[in-house]
Amino acid sequence: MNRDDSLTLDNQLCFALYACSREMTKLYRPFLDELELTYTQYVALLALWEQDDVTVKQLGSRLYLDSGTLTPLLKKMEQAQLIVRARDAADERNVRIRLTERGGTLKQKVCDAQQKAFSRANIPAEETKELRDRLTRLLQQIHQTTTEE
Amino acid sequence: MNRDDSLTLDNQLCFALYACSREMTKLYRPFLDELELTYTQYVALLALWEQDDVTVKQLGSRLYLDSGTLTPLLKKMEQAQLIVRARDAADERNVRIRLTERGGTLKQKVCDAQQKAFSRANIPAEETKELRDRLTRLLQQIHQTTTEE
DNA sequence: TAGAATTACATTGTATTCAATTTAATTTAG
DNA sequence: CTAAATTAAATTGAATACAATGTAATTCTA
Repeated sequence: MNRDDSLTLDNQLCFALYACSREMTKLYRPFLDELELTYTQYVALLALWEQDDVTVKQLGSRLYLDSGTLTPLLKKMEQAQLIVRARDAADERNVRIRLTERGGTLKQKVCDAQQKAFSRANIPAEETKELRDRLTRLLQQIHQTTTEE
Repeated sequence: MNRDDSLTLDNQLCFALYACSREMTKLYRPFLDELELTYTQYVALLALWEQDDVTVKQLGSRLYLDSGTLTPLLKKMEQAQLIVRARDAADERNVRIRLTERGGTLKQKVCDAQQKAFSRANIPAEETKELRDRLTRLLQQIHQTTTEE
């Protein structure tokens, strides 16, 4: 197999990731629509349920997103009364994000939505664990590369 | 582990996919920038190098993208003289996409770019094959689910 | 065969993503 | 202590994605 023959769509890990990620989002969409959540709002909530009262910077670090994406997202989530945004009195540069009661109590419904999405596609939870861990390692490997000077 | 405890970011296959796909795109970006290609243009070219002279519909089916994404993308690729768009005389509903000479000859440079991206992140080509195939199977499984009525 | 249904593409509107720049606050150095 | 450097968010502009709708061409069907 020469260099040219290997340059096919099905040979590209990046394309498998790109297409699979988008299809996964489409799988979630109808269940998230019922909760009036976008996919990005969903992952932001996942992060906040794990650690509440974080700065935009910290949230971005967890989600691999920057303020250009997060600022408008978080403003919409505040309008939807999922979170509250407030400048940190101790360091006015920081904006702290806190879940509202509504944002907190949505967790159980989102958990149900996630299970429905997976069962709809017949994705066995166990079978995905290794795949998930492998992707997480690859993610960190790439991220380390792209954030080196 | 109850239902709530499993609802963490690191437990979500969807998040691993979402974050990993975006980081992979960032890894490619500097190399594609040199060729004045966006990531989506890159995957469109990969598809066209495999099969040239296809309709927008066929290309969308291959890339899992619809005309809402492809029409503006292909117009820009036409402006950049990578492709030509033309209505099919036999069925005026179809728009056929053909590579230009410039679009065709870019293949070798893109091949080099792809290798540079992978070597920069120390991703061994062999090690990724299984991961890629696994993702492709998952992609098809989800796609089949979401395209059922 | 004429109207209905379907198909392919284009358009519109909403929501990201991200690089690059700007602004304001804080920290560091001289 | 004060100017320079750094940091955190916000803003801006370009390029996607995708659902929903519109339009024109083709096919189906009564």
